[in-house]
Amino acid sequence: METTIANRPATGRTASREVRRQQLIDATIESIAKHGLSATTMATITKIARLSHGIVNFHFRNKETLLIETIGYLADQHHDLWRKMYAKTGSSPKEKLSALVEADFHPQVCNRKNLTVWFAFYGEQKYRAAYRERCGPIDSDRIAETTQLCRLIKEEGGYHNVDPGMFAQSLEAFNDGLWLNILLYPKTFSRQQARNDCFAYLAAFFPQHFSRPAETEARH
Amino acid sequence: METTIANRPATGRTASREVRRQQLIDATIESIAKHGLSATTMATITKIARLSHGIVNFHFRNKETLLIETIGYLADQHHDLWRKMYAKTGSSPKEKLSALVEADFHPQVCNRKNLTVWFAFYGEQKYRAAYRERCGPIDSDRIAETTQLCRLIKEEGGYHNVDPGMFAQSLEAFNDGLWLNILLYPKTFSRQQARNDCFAYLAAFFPQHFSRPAETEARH
Amino acid sequence: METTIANRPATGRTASREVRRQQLIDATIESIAKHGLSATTMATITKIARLSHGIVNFHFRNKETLLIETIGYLADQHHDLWRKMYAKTGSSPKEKLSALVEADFHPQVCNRKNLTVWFAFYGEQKYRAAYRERCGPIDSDRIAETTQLCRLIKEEGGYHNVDPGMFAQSLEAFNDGLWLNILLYPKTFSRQQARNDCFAYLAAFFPQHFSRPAETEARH
Amino acid sequence: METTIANRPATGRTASREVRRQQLIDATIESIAKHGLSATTMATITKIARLSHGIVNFHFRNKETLLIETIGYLADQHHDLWRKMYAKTGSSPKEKLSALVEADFHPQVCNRKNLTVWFAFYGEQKYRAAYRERCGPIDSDRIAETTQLCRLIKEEGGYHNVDPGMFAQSLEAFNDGLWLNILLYPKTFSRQQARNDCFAYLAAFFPQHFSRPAETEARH
DNA sequence: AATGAATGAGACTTCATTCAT
DNA sequence: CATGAATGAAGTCTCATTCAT
Repeated sequence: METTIANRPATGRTASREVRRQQLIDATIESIAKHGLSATTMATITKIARLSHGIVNFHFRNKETLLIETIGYLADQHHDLWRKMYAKTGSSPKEKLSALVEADFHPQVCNRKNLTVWFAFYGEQKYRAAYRERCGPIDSDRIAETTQLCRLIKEEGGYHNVDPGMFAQSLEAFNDGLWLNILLYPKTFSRQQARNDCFAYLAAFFPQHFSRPAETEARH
Repeated sequence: METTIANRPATGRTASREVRRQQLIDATIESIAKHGLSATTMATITKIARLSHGIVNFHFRNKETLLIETIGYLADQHHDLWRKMYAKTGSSPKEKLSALVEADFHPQVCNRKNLTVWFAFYGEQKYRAAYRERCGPIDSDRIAETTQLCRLIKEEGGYHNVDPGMFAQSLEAFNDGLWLNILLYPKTFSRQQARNDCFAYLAAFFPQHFSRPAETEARH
Repeated sequence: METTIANRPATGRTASREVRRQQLIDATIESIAKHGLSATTMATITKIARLSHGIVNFHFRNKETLLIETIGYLADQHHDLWRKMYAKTGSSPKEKLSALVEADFHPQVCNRKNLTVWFAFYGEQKYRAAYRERCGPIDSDRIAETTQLCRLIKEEGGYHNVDPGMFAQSLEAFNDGLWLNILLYPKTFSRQQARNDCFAYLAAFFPQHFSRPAETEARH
Repeated sequence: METTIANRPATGRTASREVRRQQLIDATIESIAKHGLSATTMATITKIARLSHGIVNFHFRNKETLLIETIGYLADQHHDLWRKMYAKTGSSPKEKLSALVEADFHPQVCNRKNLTVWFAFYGEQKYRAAYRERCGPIDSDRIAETTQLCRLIKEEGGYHNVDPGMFAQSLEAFNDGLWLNILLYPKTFSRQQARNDCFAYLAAFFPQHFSRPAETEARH
């Protein structure tokens, strides 16, 4: 019988390093989602994790390190998701690009809790640099992939008026903006609607490959 | 001879209420841009304003009020700008919509200092609600205007596949996303490039009205 | 009528800078004497000073600065005392050297409270460097003075076997050792006895100038 | 074949009680010398000893006990040294007193590491009492011995102006002061110079028995 | 109106000690 | 015997707010 880390008790006195670290990262996400970044203290985090606050200094160097590991975890999670969905799909550039977009608006990534954390870090001067350092390569990897797909689609469709690199970046920006508006105006922007906006964007530039999605619900 | 507020000394003991308030709001913007929101204290603000510590509580109820007035000021400034540029332009929907986009990327609004402040507030749970309350109507006003312009353009061009309301909102989201990327990756995203992305977006949906802007400079 | 700082109220809400600083330094000495350096906290200090602990950060940068200013104050106080007593005495080298020794064992300097503080700083690695920086020049000044006096006395008495510089330094060391023993074994070492030991030391080296002091009390 | 404690491995899991205790005491001395008393924590000690965090409470009741055992160990070491050197020398009082002084400035006792520890304890209120209790008898024993030697020397030389008990104590104080100055001003006070100062002191009071040592090096 | 000394709640961090393994 | 995860008290420092002047 195999004993995995996950089988270990999560709350015992001597849980493994990884279990505790993840427990604290999860609690940090929870706390930022609930109270916001500035109101997230060692106390709110450790209360959610049901641990004493001294433990953070044991598993992470200090609060700042914990926070950076937290945003890094989200970036990794996002990366893992699109890589996984990417692998599951067909091999045509169109299908792959679709998978990328679907991943961006998958509930595992694009949910209120996660978005709150993303924009909390984007908003804080001192975490933006840390974000770039920790997550910049992940972002670059995804944009490079998107660029390559756009290049192939452009060739297939003979689209003249699209620069693949520029287009990939603007697609990224569009995603970010949609995320922000889901966060800011949840009543107006649904995840589903945002996804559709993205495909409409693709349809406008690559009309032979993508078609404008049907309206599923009216906007308010 | 008339004595306007602007003529009054900015730092004298008899500066009027409004001058002092604006002085503090300016200093708050400056401080958030320089130190970030979480590191912006009454001390950093009053030091920049070259005023004493205790004065804020005289002109504003408390720190939170000052911060909300600050984000409100930025929203007003943005609103004033596009209204002004809007008035200066021709009367065709195309020209008016162009003016709106130009305003969004005008240096007076879209500069590093302001963007830092915008996203600082977007990132903070407790300020998002205040933002919606204070700036929601301003945003709605602009979107309603955009919607109306899109409707006219749609009729003029006979574009079938565009829902004006939905399009206006996605244009807003695109703008937000471009702003964020200018802030996060200034080396990759320039204001000029972002503006061009916006017009390319319009050209993709309204090809008879807008043409894809010429590339002024290659992206890195 | 003259209003001096001392006339200001020591406990009013807005006492002058100097009054508050001295109040905190006095409380620090009191606390170290009572609890020891390692048990001296912001709380013990501010409780003695009957002030809130936030005030330390206002008048001193932090705790360390307050502690260094405290040992500096003691060094200054010692220096002022011997300079004053030095001025009051006759002009012969013998009288001046006597005044220096008397100052070292004057109750204003050589009392339990002060000695506790001196040796607390001597004992702490990290304060020894600060001590040397802040008080080294004061010590050097005194030793230079002593050296000069010994030189004159040596010439007057024709003492061959004394090197003035070396002698001055060993006299300093003797003083320090006597201070330490007053602190460690107060029942055996009295201030008076220590002073007499010093004069006996001088009498042994400069027999024509100094005579062995009469025993005033038997040792235990 | 005999297995002595010294032959046992110093770090193996089966190291005897005494070896572990000494290992921890040595590490404590090392840590105080390196970091100072206040910065010496269980962590710094166990890291130097290359042992785990929890082991101290197994071999000593708590941190305070370990510290007191440490200063006691130094006092014992000093005592052992002068007893050993005392035994090796001739039987005349002069030779014996000389041996005592030589022991005080022997590198095994009078080195930077040990002095740092001595004065760390002298400086701390709460350890002074423990010191008196643990080391007072050792100090008294040495002073009693010194007193007896001075008495014999006084009789031999017919010195009238010396009280043996008082002289022994002042000699102790002189030693302490020299130690402190070696610690505080190592560039000015060398161990060799301090030793010479001591013999000069003896020569001044007991001129027939001791002669002023030749200057080996000029002071700075 | 304005200043800046003063307060005190609350945040982060350190660290001796405990204890399951 | 030994390890190292975990606790929680206690310390330092920050900072919004108050208030005498």
